[in-house]
Amino acid sequence: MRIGQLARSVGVDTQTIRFYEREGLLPPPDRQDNGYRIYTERHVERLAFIRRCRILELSLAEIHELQRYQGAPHQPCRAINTLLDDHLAHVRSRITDLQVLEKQLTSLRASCNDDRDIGACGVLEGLSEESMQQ
Amino acid sequence: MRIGQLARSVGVDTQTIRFYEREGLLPPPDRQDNGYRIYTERHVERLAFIRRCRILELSLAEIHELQRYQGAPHQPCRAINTLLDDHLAHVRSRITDLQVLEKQLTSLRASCNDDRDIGACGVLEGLSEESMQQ
DNA sequence: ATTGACCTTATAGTTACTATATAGTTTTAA
DNA sequence: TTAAAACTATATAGTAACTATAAGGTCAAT
Repeated sequence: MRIGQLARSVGVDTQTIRFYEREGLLPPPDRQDNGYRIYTERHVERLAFIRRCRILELSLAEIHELQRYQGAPHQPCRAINTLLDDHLAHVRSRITDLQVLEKQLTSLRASCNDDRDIGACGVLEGLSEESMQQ
Repeated sequence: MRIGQLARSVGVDTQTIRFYEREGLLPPPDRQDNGYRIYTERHVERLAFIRRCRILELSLAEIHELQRYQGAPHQPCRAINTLLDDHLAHVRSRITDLQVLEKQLTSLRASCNDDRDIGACGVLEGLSEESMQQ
């Protein structure tokens, strides 16, 4: 199949597919005489794997690492679990950070109503106060 | 004061200060004869304002917008509140997304223990399954 | 013959810095 | 006094993961 069909069947842009190829995440496919890329079922699976990892917000570097592990199926899989644990820790820490942020923003927002002048805006005052350091 | 002292007093890098100047967030200061930038108290406040906004993860574009509002203190402040509401909505939506992610990752992680071969790794299998689409 | 849909490469833009290179200036210590 | 350390300046490239744009070649159908 050509790049457009691969793109549609996995749900990514053709540009992204070429980008993954350049980055070494997707093996370079054969070409037709006219230079068009020809993909196989194996490419579909490989790209779908990348897609699933990206949905989980794994980085391309992490995906690369996972692909290296896939090439050595008789090694112990601890490294894979560790990679996932690290990513999970990162996601959890980000959630915590954003929850703190949400509280700060909510409290800042509560310090103003819509019908003041900018010169008296509680939000702007809050942002201008030294107390709002961290 | 010179750039290094401004940087230390607000807690940003000197490079970042020059970057903000190029981006139009910080007004270009006067220069000494040798070309060194000379900052005043007003610059300290302006930079501290930017810093506080950045801690709340407002974008530079949003900070720019806030600065424009500051220049017109007799306009109604509704636009400022709207800007904050939009940002808050964005933060909340990101939290929700990450919480979904966290659940998916936790469940994927639970499908493996540390002492298998990569060929039997539950995590890798989970990532390779079509069911893990979205 | 030309329109439209597809494919190709190369290059630049996005965000908010951060790092590097190269060089001039000021301050401090020997 | 001189030499090193610390500071300043500019310019340019790198980061992450695409996304957009430009300029052009290919193919099927009208």
